Amino acid sequence: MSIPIGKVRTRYAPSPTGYLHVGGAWMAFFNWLFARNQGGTFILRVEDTDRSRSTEEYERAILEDFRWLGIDWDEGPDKGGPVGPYRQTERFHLYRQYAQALLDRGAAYHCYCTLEELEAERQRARAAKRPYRYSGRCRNLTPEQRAEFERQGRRPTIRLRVHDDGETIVVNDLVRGRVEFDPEHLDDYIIVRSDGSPLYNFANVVDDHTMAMTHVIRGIEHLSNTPKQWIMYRSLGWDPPQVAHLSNILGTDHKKLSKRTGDTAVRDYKRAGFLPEALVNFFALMAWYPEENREIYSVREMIEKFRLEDLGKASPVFDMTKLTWMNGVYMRELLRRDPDRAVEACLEPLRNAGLLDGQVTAETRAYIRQVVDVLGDRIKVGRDILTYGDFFFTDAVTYEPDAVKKYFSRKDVATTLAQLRERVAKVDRLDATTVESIVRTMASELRIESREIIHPARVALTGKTAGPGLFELTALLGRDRVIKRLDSAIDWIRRLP
RNA sequence: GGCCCCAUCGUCUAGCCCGGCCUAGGACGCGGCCCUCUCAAGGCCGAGACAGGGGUUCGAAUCCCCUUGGGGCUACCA
Repeated sequence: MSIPIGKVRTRYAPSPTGYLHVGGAWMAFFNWLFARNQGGTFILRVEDTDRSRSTEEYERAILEDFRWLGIDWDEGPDKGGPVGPYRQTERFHLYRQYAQALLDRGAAYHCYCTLEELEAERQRARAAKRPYRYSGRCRNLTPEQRAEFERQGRRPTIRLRVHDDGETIVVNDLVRGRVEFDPEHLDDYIIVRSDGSPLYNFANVVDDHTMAMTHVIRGIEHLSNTPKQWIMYRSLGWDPPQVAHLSNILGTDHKKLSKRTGDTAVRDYKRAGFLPEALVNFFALMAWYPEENREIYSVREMIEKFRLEDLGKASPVFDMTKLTWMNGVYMRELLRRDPDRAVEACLEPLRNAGLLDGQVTAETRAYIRQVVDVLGDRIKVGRDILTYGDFFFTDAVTYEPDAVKKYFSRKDVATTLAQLRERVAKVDRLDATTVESIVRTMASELRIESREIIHPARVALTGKTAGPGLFELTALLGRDRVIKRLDSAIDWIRRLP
């Protein structure tokens, strides 16, 4: 086991009970950024002690989502490392060992109180309107008393003896500053269940120490737990890591981020066609602004500029609208530099909409590439290929009610479209310039505005009022499809009451 | 209930630590105009905030206190 002295080590510890949550990814991102900025090590540790809800499937999915985000780890369950294993269920021997150490030095003790007895204590405290603290009944049991409880078949838990010297516990939080806790409000808490399994506050301390973590960036919900953990560090004779507590991301309703106000899994964003670099850039802007008056940063820049002290304390709201804008910025960049990746982001949405199935052939890919070119910067997120260009993938064009009302209601529309159809039928190759000249000359011959042809034609071809330029989309659709769609539209309009 | 954290435009935030440069800056979104075959993008313009109250000070968004409002911990959850 070799861990470089003085090197920063951070970690993220997901529970494999679901897909990677954006809140978790956000938290992991800052741990990762800090480690990378410091030339340190970033570790993934799987907290799978909740055996009923944890699955290997989720663990794999979480690692996959991290990879997709571009957040890599130096040590973890899949690749091992000097302080493994990296799954808590595989570290029980360590928890047992340190629980015993605590017991041996009298810093912890067996507690034989039953759930019912504890509940009764709690009730009494509530009835008397006193803050509840464990009574400490089992603090100083004699061997005889213990033997008696054992005889009764009671299985003990292990409690940590909170120091009763009354000394204030100081947490020097890297983002919040000095926070003081009066141990008066703490009580001896359970670190090992009666079935022998470790509780979070215990396993966490053992893991963070044995894994040699130097800095722990975690959610604000852990700040109140910190003094308890500090006591344990002291009891074990260990130095605690540096900590930084970040407020949690909120939904637009200012409540904890939930499905109600938007997608919560990183995977959902991937499926919708968001770009990992945009997501990560967006993450950074919640609680951290590298510098004034700028919001677009490459990962490289973020790593360079990251400073723990610059992290904000308030709870940010996850603003989907801004994320979408930011994704658009990256998408536009991709359209110029690496259109194939833009195409990639459109694949999932197309599949989910049932407009694409099976293996994507090179030919299909090339076609999608053309669609993406035509749609251009209208695609802010992969799924926009559907909102603006579904008609490129299906002949079943449905006319939007508003579009019908606006452009199909005029008397002579069918005639105009029929005219256009005839003129289109006369050429054998349709390209954008050809269509444009057809439309323009037709307009001047009929002494009407080009838009009087363009708008109805767009609806006929796409079903929509908004979308790419008519000439470009017509060219991509090709003569045959255009004629067919013009025919059906004319037919459709003539059947109107 | 007890303890802890937080509080600048609707949202992300700069400024706050080290009071005056702040008639509080930027971005998203919103409104208007321009460009234009529609939409998107782009350009220009605009509306929009220091939670409230007390102090301290010549002077407070910045320091202190209280209140209010959010959030968290208080489990044999993580």
